[in-house]
Parts: sequence; structure tokens; C-alpha cells
Amino acid sequence: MKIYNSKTRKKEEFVPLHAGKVGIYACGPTVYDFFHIGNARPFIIFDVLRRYLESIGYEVTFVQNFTDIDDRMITRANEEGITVKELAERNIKEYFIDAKGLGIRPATVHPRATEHIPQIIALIEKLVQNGLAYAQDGNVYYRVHAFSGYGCLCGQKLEDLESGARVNVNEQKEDPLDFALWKAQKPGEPAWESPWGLGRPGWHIECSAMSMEYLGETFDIHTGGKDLLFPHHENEIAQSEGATGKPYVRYWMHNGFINIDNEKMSKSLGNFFTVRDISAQYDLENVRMFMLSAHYRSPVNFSREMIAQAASALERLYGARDQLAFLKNSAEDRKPNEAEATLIAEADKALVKFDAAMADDLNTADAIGTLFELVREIFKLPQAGVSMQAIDKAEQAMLHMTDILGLLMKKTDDVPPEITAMLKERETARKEKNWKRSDELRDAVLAAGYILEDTAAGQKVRKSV
RNA sequence: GGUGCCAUAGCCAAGUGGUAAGGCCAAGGUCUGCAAAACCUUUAUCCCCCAGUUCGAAUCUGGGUGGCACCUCCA
Repeated sequence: MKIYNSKTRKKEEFVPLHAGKVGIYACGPTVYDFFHIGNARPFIIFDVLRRYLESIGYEVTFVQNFTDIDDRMITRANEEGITVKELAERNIKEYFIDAKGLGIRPATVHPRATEHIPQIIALIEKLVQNGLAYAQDGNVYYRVHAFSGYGCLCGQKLEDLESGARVNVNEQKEDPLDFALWKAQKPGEPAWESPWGLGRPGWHIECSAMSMEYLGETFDIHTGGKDLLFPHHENEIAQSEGATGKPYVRYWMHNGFINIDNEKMSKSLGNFFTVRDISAQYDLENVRMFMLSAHYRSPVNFSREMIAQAASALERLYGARDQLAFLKNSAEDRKPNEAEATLIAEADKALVKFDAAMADDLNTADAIGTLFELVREIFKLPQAGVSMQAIDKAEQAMLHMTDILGLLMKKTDDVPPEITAMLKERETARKEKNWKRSDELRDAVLAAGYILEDTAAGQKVRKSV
């Protein structure tokens, strides 16, 4: 597989540190609220990365943290009159609800910052020992100038970063670029004991501590949004490599941003959507389909129209899946004929093309194109009497692709008896050419959430998506 | 000021040297009791503009124009 490595700015052949195994660290949400549509993109994209790597035989350890202590957490908890811990617990529960709706599997480990304070402190102490950090009145800062590689990820020189840096009012720092590793407790804030007094960890240090705790001092892939490149990920490198003297991450992957109706999503513009907001109006699988329809590094524009397009495309996919299930009812146990043999060959070709697209830096848009080429072949089959071998092959190929993409999550439910009864009555009505009754029944079935189609092989029903 | 990204049909989007995937929408047709779904046909002689390299460029180079992002604990 080739991965675009943000650090080298090139596509590189992916070679894991340990044969057959991959360690991935994904920057997770700060759990002060429901997560928003912008958070959803990396969660979905890198869930697909994980699924793909597993599909080609890797054993993947996927670590995604919850940031459960920071300024926003404290502010929000105060506003609501609850503890930071209570706020975190609640929103972590909510995270899993939305993640499930989006088809995002739980990570192998979901570490929380507040549960790794000893590791964080140990790491800071190491940095102090190495001369890379200094304490000031209970705060500890990273001495950016002392780390020679600073700026290697974002490709900026130290001077350039400084010329762009906002004027800093914090006179405790030796340099404006220095960043906090440990923050002294302010009145009313949660705090932990440390060699520098009561306080709490800075943001960047938690990811260094937790990633290395679960994946080792050097690991394979670190993911996150493009905006995290600087300063968050740059700082992680400075912290981890400054402490261990070893390379930290081998491949950095960053996803592009989501705009809303061509504008940057922001609370002030009022175009800020949480996934929970959207789930009230749309099935979240549409959101997943939308996210996968463009390359993960491109910026993408989110709008109602885009969701509608994704929904229609998804509908076609479900139609093809259900068509295969329907064909099984009349399948014939015989050798494939010429047309069916062609389908089987096409399915094999599609699988190869699909995997090649995914192996090319996770080109999901191209991969979906291949999936739809197979869908077209499936719909070209006759309505009845198809060779079981051909059906099985098409189904297996389609499942392979949709499993990796995490699509087609809805199972075809068994049709409930009341619907079956209506279908039976309608069949009789149709035989008697009682079109009025027949249409009434079709409307009733539709109202119950099922789509009814008449085919040469009889009535076909499926749950609407 | 520093750094980086992008520009393909009505909409979305793949394609990084060999003559424009796929999806959505639209129109006409086939099928159907009518539908629905599906299928067939139509929909970019051309990929922001201008030069250049090449037998050949959407794809490479240079220059424009337009849009976006990071340098602010925002994915």
C-alpha cells in the first residue's frame, strides 16, 4: 500500500515496523460536547484505513484518545454546574452513539488523558532532564529552540514560525513558541499532584504519552486533521523524540477540511453542525457515503444537496444488494452460462481494481467507482433463473468492497407477517385485475416503510433506507 | 510576511504523458395494468487562462487568474 506521508510530502510504500502488524494513533475528540461534522471526517476515513489494512492481512492496533481535560472542558463543566469528569463521561457515551451511526468501529483502545497522568509526568520529567523543558511557577514549558528538528513536520523554519507567531503576553516563557507541557492549577480547576505542584497536563503532551504507552516509542501511522499538523503534531514529535531520542512516527496522515455551503464551518457563522444535529434529519450512513466520495486529503463541501446525492447513490447500492438476495429465490444450481461467466470475470476484475484504488493512498472515490461498475453488471442479470455460482460471486465481491468502506450497514430485515399478508392479498387482487385494491395495498406497504416492486418473478419487497 | 493545497460536464468526483471512470440530476425510449426498480440512448472534441517541452499533455515546465488552508489548544 502507498500512503501519502505529510512529513515527506510524498506517497511512500507502506512498510510496517513489525511484519504483519500495524500500530495507528488517531487524534480523538475533546469531549466537551457532541462531536461535529468536521470531526466525523477523520473518524470515518481512518476507520476505513483500519478496515482496509485488516482486509489485506494486517493485525491493526488502533488507538484513539479522548481528551477529557482542557480549557474547554473546564469552562463547559462550570457552565453546566457539573464536574469535568461528569461532562467527559456523558460525552464519551454520546460519542459512541454517533460513531456507531456513522459506522465507525470502536478503537482497540480509547485512552483518556486523565487516566494517564503518571505517564505524562514521567515524560515531562524526561524532557526536563534532557534540557528540553523548564519549570516556571508551577508551569512547565517546552524549550522549542533546544530541539533541533523543530519544524520538520510542518516544513517551516523556526524564524518563519516566529515571525508569524502572535505576540505573546506570557512572560514566563523563554520564547513565544515554547508551549505548555504542564499547567499550574488555577482556582477551581481540577488538578493532579506533580513534581511542579498541583496542575494538569497541556494538550500536546497527552498524545505523546498515550500513543507511546500503547504503541511503543516508534510506531507506524499517526492520523488527524490537517490543522493538527501545526502545532499539535509538530509538538508531539518534539516531545516524543526529545524524550526518547528515537523516531516517533513513520507515516503521518492528515485529512482535509469540511466546508459548509462553501464557507468555513464556525460557530460565529452559524453553520456549525454536530453529527447529532444531522442525525435528526438524515440517516448517518449518508454522511459516511458522502465523506468517502472524495479523496480524504481534498477539502470537501458539505451541504444538503451533497447528502441527497449520497443518499441516492446509497439507494442504488442497496438495490443491487437486495436484487442479489431476490435472485437467490429462483437461482439455478448449474454451471454459469456465457453471460454469467462474464459477470464472474467482471467481479474478479472489480476486486482487483478496488484493492488497487484503496492501496493508492486510500482512494475511496476511485474505489467506489469500481463498486458501481459491479453494480451495473449485477442489474444486467435476468430477473430469474440465474446460476447460483454467479450470484454468490457477485455477492461476495460486493460484500468485500462494502465491508471495507463500511457501507451497507443495514441488514435486510425479515419481512414482518402483516406485510407478508398484504403481499398475499395483493397477489390475489392482481390476478383478479383488481387494480384499485392492488394499489391501495402497495401504498399501505410503502407507508409501513417497505418498497414494493413487481417483477417477472413476482413481487419484490425491501425495507426502505 | 512565511508555508502549503486546489481549479475536470448542471452538481459531486476519479484520472499525474497516450487520447476523459463512477455517482447524482435532466431528456427520450424499453419494460409495467399503472408504478417502482432496472436497462438502452443523449449530456465535457475537451479538463481556469497564456506560453513552452514532447510524436503526443487534463496530466510535465514557466507565467498569470481565481479559490482555500496553516502559522491562534479548531478535525
